[in-house]
Amino acid sequence: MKITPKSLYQILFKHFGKLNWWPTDYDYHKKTGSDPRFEVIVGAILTQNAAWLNVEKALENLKSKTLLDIKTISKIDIKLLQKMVKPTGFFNQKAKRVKNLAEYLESNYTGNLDSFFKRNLKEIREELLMLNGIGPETADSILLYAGNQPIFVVDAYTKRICKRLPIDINPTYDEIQNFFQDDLSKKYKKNEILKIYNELHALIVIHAKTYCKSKPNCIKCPLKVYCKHAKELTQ
DNA sequence: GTCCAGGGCCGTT
DNA sequence: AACGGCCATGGA
Repeated sequence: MKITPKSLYQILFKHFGKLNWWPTDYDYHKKTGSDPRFEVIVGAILTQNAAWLNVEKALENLKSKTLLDIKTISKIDIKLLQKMVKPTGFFNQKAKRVKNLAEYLESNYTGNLDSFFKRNLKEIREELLMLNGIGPETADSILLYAGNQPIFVVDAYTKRICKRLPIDINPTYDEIQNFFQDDLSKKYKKNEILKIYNELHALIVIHAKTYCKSKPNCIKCPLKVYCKHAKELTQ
């Protein structure tokens, strides 16, 4: 049986319901006057091949010392930043990446994320991809979850699921992204797309953590009637 | 002890 | 273009 991005969304939404994805610390940003979007940006870098629990620890380290804003990070002592982000692993490169991005935003946009995001989507994306340590997934996460730009985020989970489901595309980043965006942008209204991209990515993550793990747990999987992998297991 | 988590870079084929 | 090694911590 065929499956489309829209039906994938509907099935997963029915199964998991609404998710509170990529939360930011409202109290912290209210108290300090910092931009909550920058917390998302930093989180997007720190979560590279890392468990979110460890990212939360790093963000807490930064917030407990009131360091989580663009101007402060752009001037931070790199050794201190390494110490703060250590729980997320790869802390040398991640500290460099976070500081580098903060410096970039500070010097080119005076640390103002409104002027950074208030431009053409492709333009912002190209710009993010130029920066060291910002690949397609991190760029798109920043665009979608910090910038509220309509772009679908593809991650390792999305690739895994696409490989197992009967989806006839080669599972590269761009192919998968186009596959999702082409279908969803046709079937949903423009004012719904942002929410759909946002929620579907979150649903894919929870689905991959619950059922479509590296060692899959197909017994109660809501997609098993569609899935090549689940059928192979029952043979 | 082993596996793996909300990737990206760089060098080799 | 695609692949492999590398970066590194912490929880299961």
